[in-house]
Amino acid sequence: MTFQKRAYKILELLEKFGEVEIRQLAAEINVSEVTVRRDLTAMAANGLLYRTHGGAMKISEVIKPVSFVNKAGVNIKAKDAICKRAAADIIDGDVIFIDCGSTAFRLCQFIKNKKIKVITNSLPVVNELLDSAVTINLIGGEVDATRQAVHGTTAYEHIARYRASKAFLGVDGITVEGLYAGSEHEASNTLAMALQSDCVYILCDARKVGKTSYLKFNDLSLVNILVTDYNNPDVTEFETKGISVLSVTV
Amino acid sequence: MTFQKRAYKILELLEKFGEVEIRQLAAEINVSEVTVRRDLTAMAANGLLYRTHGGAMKISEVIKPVSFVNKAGVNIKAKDAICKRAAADIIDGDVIFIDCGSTAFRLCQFIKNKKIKVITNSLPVVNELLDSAVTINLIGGEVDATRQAVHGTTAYEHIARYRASKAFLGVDGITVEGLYAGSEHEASNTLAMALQSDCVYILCDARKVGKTSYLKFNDLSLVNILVTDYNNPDVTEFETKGISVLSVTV
DNA sequence: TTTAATTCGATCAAAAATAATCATAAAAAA
DNA sequence: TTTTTTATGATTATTTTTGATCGAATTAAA
Repeated sequence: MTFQKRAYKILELLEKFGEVEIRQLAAEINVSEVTVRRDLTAMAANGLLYRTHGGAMKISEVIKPVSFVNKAGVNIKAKDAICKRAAADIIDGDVIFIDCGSTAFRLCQFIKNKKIKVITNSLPVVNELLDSAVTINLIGGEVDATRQAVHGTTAYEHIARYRASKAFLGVDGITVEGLYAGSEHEASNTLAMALQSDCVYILCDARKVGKTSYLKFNDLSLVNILVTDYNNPDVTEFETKGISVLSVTV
Repeated sequence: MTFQKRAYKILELLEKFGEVEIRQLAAEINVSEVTVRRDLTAMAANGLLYRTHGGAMKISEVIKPVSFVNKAGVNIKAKDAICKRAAADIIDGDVIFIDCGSTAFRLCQFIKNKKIKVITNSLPVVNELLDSAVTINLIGGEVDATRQAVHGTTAYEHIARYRASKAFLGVDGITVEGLYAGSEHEASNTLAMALQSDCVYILCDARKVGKTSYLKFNDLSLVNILVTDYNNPDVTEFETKGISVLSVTV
Protein backbone atom coordinates (compact mmCIF):
# COMPACT_ATOMS: atom_id res chain seq x y z
CA MET A 1 0.00 0.00 0.00
CA THR A 2 1.61 3.21 -1.16
CA PHE A 3 1.44 6.59 0.48
CA GLN A 4 -0.76 7.90 -2.33
CA LYS A 5 -3.33 5.21 -1.79
CA ARG A 6 -3.39 5.74 1.94
CA ALA A 7 -3.79 9.47 1.40
CA TYR A 8 -6.81 8.75 -0.74
CA LYS A 9 -8.33 6.54 1.88
CA ILE A 10 -7.68 9.05 4.61
CA LEU A 11 -9.33 11.85 2.66
CA GLU A 12 -12.24 9.58 1.95
CA LEU A 13 -12.78 8.81 5.62
CA LEU A 14 -12.25 12.46 6.45
CA GLU A 15 -14.92 13.47 3.98
CA LYS A 16 -17.27 10.95 5.52
CA PHE A 17 -16.75 11.69 9.20
CA GLY A 18 -15.31 15.22 9.23
CA GLU A 19 -12.66 14.05 11.66
CA VAL A 20 -10.69 10.87 12.26
CA GLU A 21 -8.48 9.33 14.93
CA ILE A 22 -5.10 7.84 14.28
CA ARG A 23 -6.02 4.52 15.85
CA GLN A 24 -9.09 4.27 13.66
CA LEU A 25 -7.07 5.02 10.53
CA ALA A 26 -4.32 2.56 11.42
CA ALA A 27 -6.86 -0.20 11.86
CA GLU A 28 -8.77 0.69 8.72
CA ILE A 29 -5.74 0.94 6.43
CA ASN A 30 -3.79 -1.82 8.15
CA VAL A 31 -0.58 0.02 8.87
CA SER A 32 1.11 1.09 12.07
CA GLU A 33 0.09 4.20 13.93
CA VAL A 34 3.53 5.65 13.32
CA THR A 35 2.93 5.49 9.60
CA VAL A 36 -0.46 7.11 9.85
CA ARG A 37 1.04 9.86 11.91
CA ARG A 38 3.68 10.43 9.27
CA ASP A 39 1.04 10.48 6.55
CA LEU A 40 -1.05 13.01 8.40
CA THR A 41 1.94 15.26 8.97
CA ALA A 42 2.81 15.17 5.29
CA MET A 43 -0.76 15.78 4.21
CA ALA A 44 -1.17 18.65 6.65
CA ALA A 45 2.00 20.21 5.22
CA ASN A 46 0.38 20.02 1.80
CA GLY A 47 -2.78 21.49 3.17
CA LEU A 48 -4.99 18.50 2.56
CA LEU A 49 -6.22 18.31 6.13
CA TYR A 50 -5.92 19.92 9.52
CA ARG A 51 -3.85 18.06 12.05
CA THR A 52 -5.21 17.65 15.55
CA HIS A 53 -3.83 15.91 18.62
CA GLY A 54 -4.56 12.26 18.00
CA GLY A 55 -6.04 12.62 14.54
CA ALA A 56 -7.09 15.02 11.83
CA MET A 57 -9.97 17.23 10.74
CA LYS A 58 -11.41 18.30 7.44
CA ILE A 59 -9.87 21.56 6.41
CA SER A 60 -13.09 23.26 5.39
CA GLU A 61 -14.38 23.17 8.92
CA VAL A 62 -11.32 24.94 10.22
CA ILE A 63 -10.50 27.64 7.72
CA LYS A 64 -12.94 29.63 5.70
CA PRO A 65 -12.29 29.37 2.00
CA VAL A 66 -11.52 32.42 -0.04
CA SER A 67 -14.50 33.78 -1.83
CA PHE A 68 -15.41 36.84 -3.73
CA VAL A 69 -19.12 37.20 -4.00
CA ASN A 70 -21.04 39.03 -6.64
CA LYS A 71 -23.87 40.62 -4.79
CA ALA A 72 -25.97 42.08 -7.57
CA GLY A 73 -28.99 39.82 -7.53
CA VAL A 74 -31.25 42.05 -9.59
CA ASN A 75 -33.17 40.56 -12.49
CA ILE A 76 -31.24 37.31 -12.35
CA LYS A 77 -33.62 35.33 -14.53
CA ALA A 78 -33.27 37.71 -17.45
CA LYS A 79 -29.51 37.88 -17.02
CA ASP A 80 -29.22 34.10 -16.95
CA ALA A 81 -31.31 33.75 -20.09
CA ILE A 82 -29.16 36.34 -21.85
CA CYS A 83 -25.94 34.68 -20.76
CA LYS A 84 -27.10 31.22 -21.71
CA ARG A 85 -27.75 32.46 -25.23
CA ALA A 86 -24.40 34.26 -25.34
CA ALA A 87 -22.55 31.18 -24.07
CA ALA A 88 -23.89 29.16 -26.97
CA ASP A 89 -21.71 31.29 -29.25
CA ILE A 90 -18.54 30.45 -27.33
CA ILE A 91 -16.53 27.59 -28.80
CA ASP A 92 -13.42 25.73 -27.67
CA GLY A 93 -10.32 27.71 -28.47
CA ASP A 94 -11.95 31.10 -28.02
CA VAL A 95 -10.18 33.85 -26.11
CA ILE A 96 -12.80 36.06 -24.50
CA PHE A 97 -13.00 39.17 -22.38
CA ILE A 98 -15.50 39.26 -19.53
CA ASP A 99 -16.01 42.56 -17.78
CA CYS A 100 -16.78 43.24 -14.15
CA GLY A 101 -20.52 43.83 -14.39
CA SER A 102 -23.13 41.74 -12.66
CA THR A 103 -24.61 40.60 -15.97
CA ALA A 104 -21.40 39.27 -17.48
CA PHE A 105 -20.72 37.48 -14.21
CA ARG A 106 -23.73 35.24 -14.84
CA LEU A 107 -21.94 33.99 -17.93
CA CYS A 108 -19.47 31.99 -15.83
CA GLN A 109 -21.82 29.17 -14.96
CA PHE A 110 -22.32 28.36 -18.64
CA ILE A 111 -18.67 28.21 -19.70
CA LYS A 112 -17.03 26.17 -16.96
CA ASN A 113 -16.48 23.14 -19.15
CA LYS A 114 -15.31 24.95 -22.26
CA LYS A 115 -11.67 24.88 -23.26
CA ILE A 116 -11.19 28.61 -23.57
CA LYS A 117 -9.10 31.48 -22.25
CA VAL A 118 -10.90 34.11 -20.22
CA ILE A 119 -9.38 37.53 -19.71
CA THR A 120 -11.11 39.51 -16.99
CA ASN A 121 -10.74 42.28 -14.45
CA SER A 122 -13.46 40.88 -12.21
CA LEU A 123 -12.51 39.11 -8.99
CA PRO A 124 -15.84 37.26 -8.68
CA VAL A 125 -15.39 35.92 -12.20
CA VAL A 126 -11.92 34.64 -11.31
CA ASN A 127 -13.25 33.04 -8.17
CA GLU A 128 -16.11 31.41 -10.02
CA LEU A 129 -13.89 29.96 -12.74
CA LEU A 130 -11.00 28.93 -10.52
CA ASP A 131 -11.93 25.26 -10.48
CA SER A 132 -12.96 24.88 -14.09
CA ALA A 133 -11.55 23.88 -17.43
CA VAL A 134 -11.05 27.54 -18.29
CA THR A 135 -7.65 29.21 -18.36
CA ILE A 136 -7.85 32.56 -16.61
CA ASN A 137 -5.87 35.68 -17.30
CA LEU A 138 -6.41 38.32 -14.66
CA ILE A 139 -5.96 41.98 -15.53
CA GLY A 140 -3.53 43.66 -13.14
CA GLY A 141 -3.76 47.07 -11.56
CA GLU A 142 -5.45 48.92 -8.73
CA VAL A 143 -8.21 47.03 -6.98
CA ASP A 144 -11.54 48.77 -6.61
CA ALA A 145 -13.01 47.29 -3.44
CA THR A 146 -16.62 48.29 -4.04
CA ARG A 147 -16.68 46.79 -7.51
CA GLN A 148 -14.39 43.88 -6.61
CA ALA A 149 -12.56 44.55 -9.82
CA VAL A 150 -9.27 45.87 -11.16
CA HIS A 151 -9.12 49.29 -12.78
CA GLY A 152 -6.64 52.03 -13.59
CA THR A 153 -4.03 52.91 -16.18
CA THR A 154 -2.04 49.75 -15.65
CA ALA A 155 -5.17 47.69 -16.16
CA TYR A 156 -6.04 49.34 -19.46
CA GLU A 157 -2.49 48.93 -20.69
CA HIS A 158 -2.64 45.29 -19.69
CA ILE A 159 -5.83 44.83 -21.70
CA ALA A 160 -4.22 46.49 -24.73
CA ARG A 161 -1.56 43.78 -24.78
CA TYR A 162 -4.07 41.04 -25.49
CA ARG A 163 -6.30 40.22 -28.41
CA ALA A 164 -9.54 38.25 -28.01
CA SER A 165 -11.98 36.67 -30.41
CA LYS A 166 -15.00 37.83 -28.40
CA ALA A 167 -15.80 40.29 -25.63
CA PHE A 168 -18.83 39.97 -23.34
CA LEU A 169 -19.58 43.34 -21.85
CA GLY A 170 -22.31 44.98 -19.86
CA VAL A 171 -23.33 48.62 -20.08
CA ASP A 172 -25.43 50.91 -17.95
CA GLY A 173 -27.56 51.94 -20.87
CA ILE A 174 -27.83 51.52 -24.62
CA THR A 175 -29.79 53.55 -27.19
CA VAL A 176 -29.41 54.04 -30.93
CA GLU A 177 -27.36 57.07 -29.97
CA GLY A 178 -24.69 55.05 -28.25
CA LEU A 179 -23.40 53.33 -25.11
CA TYR A 180 -23.68 54.70 -21.58
CA ALA A 181 -21.68 53.90 -18.47
CA GLY A 182 -22.16 54.66 -14.80
CA SER A 183 -18.60 55.84 -14.27
CA GLU A 184 -15.42 56.81 -16.05
CA HIS A 185 -13.79 53.61 -14.84
CA GLU A 186 -16.45 51.37 -16.29
CA ALA A 187 -16.37 53.25 -19.56
CA SER A 188 -12.60 53.04 -19.93
CA ASN A 189 -12.61 49.37 -19.15
CA THR A 190 -15.44 48.49 -21.51
CA LEU A 191 -13.85 50.51 -24.26
CA ALA A 192 -10.42 48.95 -23.77
CA MET A 193 -11.81 45.43 -23.95
CA ALA A 194 -14.02 46.16 -26.95
CA LEU A 195 -11.14 47.62 -28.95
CA GLN A 196 -9.11 44.43 -28.52
CA SER A 197 -11.86 42.05 -29.64
CA ASP A 198 -12.90 40.73 -33.02
CA CYS A 199 -16.53 40.52 -31.99
CA VAL A 200 -18.18 42.60 -29.26
CA TYR A 201 -21.25 41.25 -27.45
CA ILE A 202 -23.26 43.60 -25.29
CA LEU A 203 -25.23 41.74 -22.61
CA CYS A 204 -28.09 43.98 -21.61
CA ASP A 205 -31.38 43.24 -19.92
CA ALA A 206 -34.56 45.02 -20.97
CA ARG A 207 -34.39 47.69 -18.24
CA LYS A 208 -31.28 49.18 -19.76
CA VAL A 209 -32.25 49.12 -23.42
CA GLY A 210 -33.33 52.53 -24.59
CA LYS A 211 -32.05 54.10 -21.34
CA THR A 212 -29.30 56.64 -21.05
CA SER A 213 -27.02 57.08 -18.06
CA TYR A 214 -24.32 59.26 -16.53
CA LEU A 215 -21.80 59.07 -19.33
CA LYS A 216 -22.07 58.39 -23.04
CA PHE A 217 -18.71 56.90 -23.91
CA ASN A 218 -19.07 55.67 -27.48
CA ASP A 219 -21.47 55.26 -30.37
CA LEU A 220 -22.88 51.95 -31.50
CA SER A 221 -20.12 51.25 -34.03
CA LEU A 222 -18.22 49.54 -31.22
CA VAL A 223 -20.84 46.81 -30.96
CA ASN A 224 -21.36 43.73 -33.12
CA ILE A 225 -24.02 41.80 -31.24
CA LEU A 226 -26.61 42.78 -28.66
CA VAL A 227 -28.05 40.00 -26.50
CA THR A 228 -31.18 41.08 -24.65
CA ASP A 229 -34.61 40.10 -23.38
CA TYR A 230 -36.00 43.36 -24.72
CA ASN A 231 -38.65 42.04 -27.09
CA ASN A 232 -39.88 45.10 -28.80
CA PRO A 233 -40.21 46.19 -32.40
CA ASP A 234 -37.66 48.89 -31.62
CA VAL A 235 -34.79 46.44 -31.88
CA THR A 236 -34.90 46.90 -35.65
CA GLU A 237 -33.46 50.34 -35.01
CA PHE A 238 -30.32 48.64 -33.70
CA GLU A 239 -30.25 46.28 -36.64
CA THR A 240 -30.30 49.12 -39.11
CA LYS A 241 -27.22 50.42 -37.31
CA GLY A 242 -25.45 47.15 -38.22
CA ILE A 243 -25.94 45.33 -34.93
CA SER A 244 -27.20 41.76 -34.75
CA VAL A 245 -29.79 41.48 -32.01
CA LEU A 246 -30.17 38.13 -30.23
CA SER A 247 -33.51 38.20 -28.45
CA VAL A 248 -34.24 35.81 -25.61
CA THR A 249 -37.43 35.23 -23.68
CA VAL A 250 -37.42 34.87 -19.92
CA MET B 1 9.21 -5.40 -27.58
CA THR B 2 9.99 -1.76 -28.11
CA PHE B 3 9.58 1.04 -25.62
CA GLN B 4 6.61 2.42 -27.50
CA LYS B 5 4.79 -0.89 -27.31
CA ARG B 6 5.52 -1.26 -23.63
CA ALA B 7 4.38 2.30 -22.96
CA TYR B 8 1.12 1.57 -24.68
CA LYS B 9 0.62 -1.57 -22.62
CA ILE B 10 1.44 0.24 -19.41
CA LEU B 11 -1.05 2.99 -20.13
CA GLU B 12 -3.64 0.38 -20.98
CA LEU B 13 -3.18 -1.40 -17.66
CA LEU B 14 -3.12 1.92 -15.88
CA GLU B 15 -6.41 2.90 -17.47
CA LYS B 16 -7.88 -0.41 -16.38
CA PHE B 17 -6.69 -0.52 -12.77
CA GLY B 18 -5.88 3.08 -11.94
CA GLU B 19 -2.60 1.91 -10.47
CA VAL B 20 0.02 -0.72 -11.19
CA GLU B 21 2.99 -2.34 -9.48
CA ILE B 22 6.35 -2.79 -11.08
CA ARG B 23 6.43 -6.50 -10.38
CA GLN B 24 3.04 -6.91 -12.01
CA LEU B 25 4.13 -4.97 -15.10
CA ALA B 26 7.39 -6.88 -15.44
CA ALA B 27 5.52 -10.17 -15.40
CA GLU B 28 2.82 -8.95 -17.77
CA ILE B 29 5.16 -7.47 -20.38
CA ASN B 30 7.91 -10.05 -19.89
CA VAL B 31 10.81 -7.72 -19.28
CA SER B 32 12.98 -7.12 -16.24
CA GLU B 33 11.88 -4.88 -13.42
CA VAL B 34 14.79 -2.59 -14.18
CA THR B 35 13.38 -1.92 -17.62
CA VAL B 36 9.91 -1.28 -16.32
CA ARG B 37 11.34 1.14 -13.84
CA ARG B 38 13.16 2.95 -16.61
CA ASP B 39 9.99 3.09 -18.68
CA LEU B 40 7.97 4.50 -15.83
CA THR B 41 10.57 7.15 -15.07
CA ALA B 42 10.55 8.27 -18.70
CA MET B 43 6.78 8.29 -18.91
CA ALA B 44 6.45 10.20 -15.67
CA ALA B 45 8.85 12.81 -17.02
CA ASN B 46 6.49 13.26 -19.95
CA GLY B 47 3.54 13.57 -17.66
CA LEU B 48 1.84 10.39 -18.83
CA LEU B 49 1.56 8.92 -15.37
CA TYR B 50 2.36 9.55 -11.74
CA ARG B 51 5.26 7.60 -10.33
CA THR B 52 4.84 6.03 -6.90
CA HIS B 53 7.19 3.97 -4.79
CA GLY B 54 6.88 0.51 -6.30
CA GLY B 55 4.66 1.38 -9.22
CA ALA B 56 2.63 4.11 -10.85
CA MET B 57 -0.78 5.76 -10.75
CA LYS B 58 -3.04 7.44 -13.24
CA ILE B 59 -2.55 11.19 -13.17
CA SER B 60 -6.23 11.81 -12.47
CA GLU B 61 -6.13 9.57 -9.41
CA VAL B 62 -3.43 11.63 -7.77
CA ILE B 63 -4.51 14.10 -5.18
CA LYS B 64 -4.01 17.65 -6.30
CA PRO B 65 -0.92 19.40 -4.99
CA VAL B 66 -0.76 22.22 -2.54
CA SER B 67 -3.88 24.14 -2.34
CA PHE B 68 -3.07 27.41 -0.81
CA VAL B 69 -5.80 28.03 1.68
CA ASN B 70 -5.00 24.86 3.41
CA LYS B 71 -1.32 25.34 3.76
CA ALA B 72 -2.19 28.24 5.96
CA GLY B 73 -3.23 25.64 8.52
CA VAL B 74 0.30 24.54 9.27
CA ASN B 75 2.26 26.08 12.10
CA ILE B 76 -0.05 29.04 12.40
CA LYS B 77 1.21 30.16 15.79
CA ALA B 78 4.77 30.60 14.62
CA LYS B 79 3.68 32.30 11.42
CA ASP B 80 1.47 34.73 13.31
CA ALA B 81 4.25 35.61 15.72
CA ILE B 82 6.62 36.20 12.81
CA CYS B 83 4.12 38.34 10.93
CA LYS B 84 3.21 40.39 13.97
CA ARG B 85 6.87 41.30 14.40
CA ALA B 86 7.23 42.07 10.70
CA ALA B 87 4.10 44.23 10.70
CA ALA B 88 5.62 46.39 13.43
CA ASP B 89 8.14 47.60 10.83
CA ILE B 90 5.43 48.74 8.41
CA ILE B 91 4.59 52.42 8.64
CA ASP B 92 1.99 54.63 7.00
CA GLY B 93 3.02 55.58 3.49
CA ASP B 94 4.87 52.35 2.82
CA VAL B 95 4.47 50.54 -0.46
CA ILE B 96 4.96 46.84 0.15
CA PHE B 97 5.05 43.60 -1.80
CA ILE B 98 3.35 40.53 -0.31
CA ASP B 99 3.91 37.23 -2.06
CA CYS B 100 1.55 34.32 -2.46
CA GLY B 101 2.93 32.09 0.29
CA SER B 102 0.96 30.95 3.29
CA THR B 103 3.28 32.72 5.71
CA ALA B 104 3.03 36.13 4.12
CA PHE B 105 -0.74 35.73 4.02
CA ARG B 106 -0.81 35.82 7.81
CA LEU B 107 0.60 39.33 7.61
CA CYS B 108 -2.74 40.70 6.36
CA GLN B 109 -4.49 40.66 9.72
CA PHE B 110 -1.87 42.98 11.21
CA ILE B 111 -1.88 45.66 8.52
CA LYS B 112 -5.58 46.24 7.88
CA ASN B 113 -5.61 49.65 9.53
CA LYS B 114 -2.40 50.97 8.08
CA LYS B 115 -2.44 53.57 5.33
CA ILE B 116 -0.22 51.74 2.91
CA LYS B 117 -0.17 50.36 -0.62
CA VAL B 118 0.06 46.60 -1.01
CA ILE B 119 1.20 45.03 -4.28
CA THR B 120 0.49 41.32 -4.45
CA ASN B 121 -0.10 38.36 -6.76
CA SER B 122 -2.10 36.45 -4.14
CA LEU B 123 -5.88 36.23 -4.43
CA PRO B 124 -6.39 35.37 -0.75
CA VAL B 125 -4.38 38.43 0.24
CA VAL B 126 -6.60 40.59 -1.97
CA ASN B 127 -9.68 39.03 -0.48
CA GLU B 128 -8.43 39.56 3.04
CA LEU B 129 -7.54 43.21 2.49
CA LEU B 130 -10.53 44.15 0.35
CA ASP B 131 -12.39 45.84 3.18
CA SER B 132 -9.51 47.60 4.83
CA ALA B 133 -7.66 50.90 4.82
CA VAL B 134 -5.07 49.42 2.50
CA THR B 135 -4.85 50.30 -1.19
CA ILE B 136 -4.34 47.13 -3.21
CA ASN B 137 -2.50 46.69 -6.46
CA LEU B 138 -3.05 43.27 -7.97
CA ILE B 139 -0.43 41.77 -10.25
CA GLY B 140 -1.96 40.71 -13.57
CA GLY B 141 -1.29 37.59 -15.59
CA GLU B 142 -2.19 33.92 -15.76
CA VAL B 143 -4.04 32.58 -12.75
CA ASP B 144 -2.66 29.45 -11.12
CA ALA B 145 -5.72 27.80 -9.62
CA THR B 146 -3.92 25.52 -7.17
CA ARG B 147 -1.93 28.36 -5.67
CA GLN B 148 -4.73 30.88 -6.03
CA ALA B 149 -2.17 33.29 -7.35
CA VAL B 150 -1.07 35.05 -10.51
CA HIS B 151 2.10 33.94 -12.25
CA GLY B 152 3.76 34.07 -15.64
CA THR B 153 5.74 36.44 -17.80
CA THR B 154 3.13 39.17 -17.76
CA ALA B 155 3.06 39.03 -13.98
CA TYR B 156 6.82 39.42 -13.62
CA GLU B 157 6.81 42.31 -16.08
CA HIS B 158 4.02 43.91 -14.09
CA ILE B 159 6.07 43.60 -10.91
CA ALA B 160 9.07 45.19 -12.61
CA ARG B 161 7.03 48.34 -13.26
CA TYR B 162 6.61 49.07 -9.57
CA ARG B 163 8.97 50.03 -6.81
CA ALA B 164 8.27 49.26 -3.15
CA SER B 165 9.88 50.27 0.11
CA LYS B 166 9.57 46.78 1.57
CA ALA B 167 8.89 43.24 0.39
CA PHE B 168 7.55 40.49 2.64
CA LEU B 169 8.36 37.16 1.11
CA GLY B 170 8.30 33.52 2.09
CA VAL B 171 10.71 30.85 0.92
CA ASP B 172 10.69 27.08 1.00
CA GLY B 173 14.08 26.95 2.64
CA ILE B 174 16.94 29.21 3.70
CA THR B 175 20.54 28.37 4.59
CA VAL B 176 23.73 30.42 4.64
CA GLU B 177 24.21 29.11 1.09
CA GLY B 178 21.11 30.82 -0.21
CA LEU B 179 17.36 30.80 -0.79
CA TYR B 180 15.32 27.79 -1.91
CA ALA B 181 11.94 27.59 -3.60
CA GLY B 182 9.51 24.77 -4.20
CA SER B 183 8.96 25.64 -7.85
CA GLU B 184 10.24 27.77 -10.69
CA HIS B 185 7.14 29.94 -10.45
CA GLU B 186 7.64 30.71 -6.80
CA ALA B 187 11.31 31.46 -7.38
CA SER B 188 10.66 33.85 -10.27
CA ASN B 189 7.99 35.66 -8.34
CA THR B 190 10.02 36.03 -5.17
CA LEU B 191 13.01 37.23 -7.13
CA ALA B 192 11.01 39.76 -9.13
CA MET B 193 9.50 41.29 -6.02
CA ALA B 194 12.80 41.35 -4.13
CA LEU B 195 14.58 43.17 -6.95
CA GLN B 196 12.02 45.99 -6.88
CA SER B 197 12.21 46.59 -3.13
CA ASP B 198 14.42 48.76 -0.99
CA CYS B 199 14.28 46.33 1.92
CA VAL B 200 13.61 42.60 1.63
CA TYR B 201 12.08 40.74 4.57
CA ILE B 202 12.10 36.94 4.52
CA LEU B 203 9.37 35.48 6.72
CA CYS B 204 10.43 31.99 7.62
CA ASP B 205 9.37 29.68 10.41
CA ALA B 206 11.90 27.47 12.16
CA ARG B 207 11.10 24.38 10.10
CA LYS B 208 12.47 26.03 7.00
CA VAL B 209 15.60 27.61 8.41
CA GLY B 210 18.63 25.54 7.59
CA LYS B 211 16.59 23.46 5.18
CA THR B 212 17.17 23.21 1.46
CA SER B 213 14.49 22.49 -1.12
CA TYR B 214 13.87 21.73 -4.77
CA LEU B 215 15.46 24.81 -6.27
CA LYS B 216 18.15 27.22 -5.08
CA PHE B 217 17.29 30.48 -6.79
CA ASN B 218 19.55 33.08 -5.23
CA ASP B 219 22.21 33.67 -2.60
CA LEU B 220 21.61 35.60 0.59
CA SER B 221 22.67 38.95 -0.86
CA LEU B 222 19.04 39.42 -1.90
CA VAL B 223 17.90 39.54 1.72
CA ASN B 224 18.04 42.37 4.22
CA ILE B 225 16.05 41.04 7.15
CA LEU B 226 15.11 37.55 8.27
CA VAL B 227 12.15 37.22 10.63
CA THR B 228 11.96 33.80 12.24
CA ASP B 229 11.12 31.81 15.34
CA TYR B 230 14.31 29.84 14.87
CA ASN B 231 16.05 30.58 18.16
CA ASN B 232 19.42 29.04 17.77
CA PRO B 233 23.02 30.30 18.05
CA ASP B 234 23.35 29.52 14.33
CA VAL B 235 21.54 32.72 13.40
CA THR B 236 24.86 34.52 13.84
CA GLU B 237 25.91 32.82 10.62
CA PHE B 238 23.23 34.82 8.83
CA GLU B 239 24.28 37.99 10.60
CA THR B 240 27.87 37.63 9.42
CA LYS B 241 26.42 37.49 5.92
CA GLY B 242 24.96 40.95 6.48
CA ILE B 243 21.42 39.96 7.33
CA SER B 244 19.55 41.35 10.33
CA VAL B 245 17.78 38.55 12.14
CA LEU B 246 14.59 39.36 14.02
CA SER B 247 13.92 36.47 16.38
CA VAL B 248 10.48 35.93 17.82
CA THR B 249 9.28 33.43 20.40
CA VAL B 250 6.06 31.50 19.93
C1' DT C 1 -2.24 22.35 40.66
C1' DT C 2 -0.34 17.85 40.32
C1' DT C 3 -0.57 13.34 38.38
C1' DA C 4 -1.51 9.81 34.97
C1' DA C 5 -2.33 8.58 30.34
C1' DT C 6 -1.79 9.59 25.62
C1' DT C 7 0.33 11.35 21.81
C1' DC C 8 4.25 13.19 19.52
C1' DG C 9 8.89 13.61 17.56
C1' DA C 10 13.39 11.70 17.08
C1' DT C 11 16.32 7.95 16.43
C1' DC C 12 17.35 3.31 14.98
C1' DA C 13 17.02 -0.94 12.33
C1' DA C 14 15.09 -3.98 8.76
C1' DA C 15 13.07 -4.52 4.35
C1' DA C 16 11.91 -2.94 -0.01
C1' DA C 17 12.62 -0.01 -3.93
C1' DT C 18 15.54 2.85 -6.49
C1' DA C 19 19.68 4.66 -8.71
C1' DA C 20 24.21 3.82 -10.39
C1' DT C 21 27.53 0.99 -12.54
C1' DC C 22 28.92 -2.35 -15.63
C1' DA C 23 28.67 -5.98 -19.22
C1' DT C 24 26.35 -7.84 -23.04
C1' DA C 25 23.24 -7.97 -26.98
C1' DA C 26 20.90 -5.64 -30.53
C1' DA C 27 20.43 -1.96 -33.74
C1' DA C 28 22.10 1.89 -36.41
C1' DA C 29 25.70 4.36 -38.69
C1' DA C 30 30.10 4.60 -40.82
C1' DT D 1 31.92 -5.05 -43.19
C1' DT D 2 33.37 -2.61 -38.80
C1' DT D 3 32.39 0.80 -35.54
C1' DT D 4 29.42 3.23 -32.76
C1' DT D 5 25.34 3.86 -30.42
C1' DT D 6 21.44 2.25 -27.95
C1' DA D 7 18.70 -0.91 -25.16
C1' DT D 8 18.52 -4.41 -21.80
C1' DG D 9 19.60 -7.11 -17.75
C1' DA D 10 22.58 -8.28 -13.71
C1' DT D 11 24.89 -6.56 -9.74
C1' DT D 12 25.84 -3.49 -6.14
C1' DA D 13 25.31 0.76 -3.43
C1' DT D 14 22.09 4.11 -1.93
C1' DT D 15 17.70 5.84 -0.69
C1' DT D 16 13.08 5.32 0.85
C1' DT D 17 9.63 3.33 3.51
C1' DT D 18 8.00 1.29 7.49
C1' DG D 19 7.67 -0.15 12.25
C1' DA D 20 9.67 -0.26 16.99
C1' DT D 21 11.30 2.15 20.92
C1' DC D 22 11.94 5.87 24.21
C1' DG D 23 12.09 10.47 26.15
C1' DA D 24 9.48 14.82 25.70
C1' DA D 25 5.31 17.22 25.11
C1' DT D 26 0.41 17.45 25.37
C1' DT D 27 -4.03 16.42 27.11
C1' DA D 28 -7.22 14.73 30.52
C1' DA D 29 -8.21 13.54 35.14
C1' DA D 30 -7.76 13.74 40.06
